[in-house]
Amino acid sequence: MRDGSRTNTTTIEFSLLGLLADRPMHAYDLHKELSRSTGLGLIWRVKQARLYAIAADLETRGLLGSRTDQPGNRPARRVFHLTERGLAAFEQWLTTPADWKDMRLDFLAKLYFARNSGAAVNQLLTAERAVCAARLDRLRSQLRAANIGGFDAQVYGYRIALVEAAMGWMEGFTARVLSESAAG
Amino acid sequence: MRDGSRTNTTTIEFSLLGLLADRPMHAYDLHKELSRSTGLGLIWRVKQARLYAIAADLETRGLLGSRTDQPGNRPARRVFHLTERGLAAFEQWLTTPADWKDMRLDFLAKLYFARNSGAAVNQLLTAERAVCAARLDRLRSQLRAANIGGFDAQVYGYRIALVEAAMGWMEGFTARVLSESAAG
DNA sequence: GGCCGCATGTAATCTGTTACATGATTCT
DNA sequence: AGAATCATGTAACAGATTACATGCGGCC
Repeated sequence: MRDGSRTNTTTIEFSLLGLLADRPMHAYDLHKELSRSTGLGLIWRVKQARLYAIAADLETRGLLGSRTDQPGNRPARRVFHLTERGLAAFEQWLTTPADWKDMRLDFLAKLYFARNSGAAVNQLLTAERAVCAARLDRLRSQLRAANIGGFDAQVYGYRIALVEAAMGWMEGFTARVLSESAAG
Repeated sequence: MRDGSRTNTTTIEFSLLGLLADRPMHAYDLHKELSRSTGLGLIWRVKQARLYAIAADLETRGLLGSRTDQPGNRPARRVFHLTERGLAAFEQWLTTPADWKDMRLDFLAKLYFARNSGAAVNQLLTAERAVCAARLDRLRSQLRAANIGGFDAQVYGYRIALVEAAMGWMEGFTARVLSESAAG
């Protein structure tokens, strides 16, 4: 996980940083935010217990800090906020394209946080299209090396079809972003 | 896992059954089979220790049996074979379409085992296309309900693009299978 | 009074990976 | 003699889920 092999976890970690970059929140609210059936909640679901564990871990790693506050006579809560190191880590993550296998989660999460800046979205799309183009090249050469009509060729064909679809989607998105920024 | 929620594992289990339906094998050979960079080895990788554990589990569940044999003076080995219940379970799995989220692994594995029978491949493709069509319907109605141009709409657009690509691939495949069976 | 929502976590469990232990044979 | 391959597993750990424990305040 530390080496990024398990991106599922790191996507969640960075998304927590991203949410806290907006405003400090306690774990309960973070969980509610991620459980809505819209926005980030649309692309995955984090279990409450897990979220507490991740937030604690991020704090020991110095990416988050926390303060306990006691609003009125309601239960005490631990409000997390982003540290400078946390912000730096988040921004680094945000501008790095995702592996193909992590597009669905990691790339869409990045897009979520970039969505209010046309320039950032455009930069992300460009970088991610390059990742996909590279994968497409590799898959196509593997397809050429495979037995025509055999199982392997079908597998490569399937993968190529999916990557091409993602590319097409990104191209459409890019065109829309560009026309918007030209109009705006 | 027992309820099928973790299809990653069950795909591997059923693939072991499928390999053993062909001929009895010992765990070491099964692992080699799955580690080649072609066929099933193309779609995933099982760790050796894990494979031993899964085979043992399948045996306690009565889907596999085993005999120890001692060829010449080489190390003893435990040769697994499919039981009747194992065969029934495998055939049941083979003819059931995979969830969309499991297509890459589960559906391609089924296709691998069906690949020598045009009829079986055709049946699988038909069933899986229905699964994808249903998902497409749901995604399209979710897209209509989403805020046009917003993040949610982009997520749905991405998913729709991928499912459409898989559908297109399956349609091409189906056409090929049909023309082959007409010619052969 | 009882249930739901707020709010935090721990403990037990499950799944899977990495590393290791063992020992024979065959290849160099 | 030493390395690689055959062949089996166990043990320790890491990652994640489920279940549980706790307790307050407000609503019906």
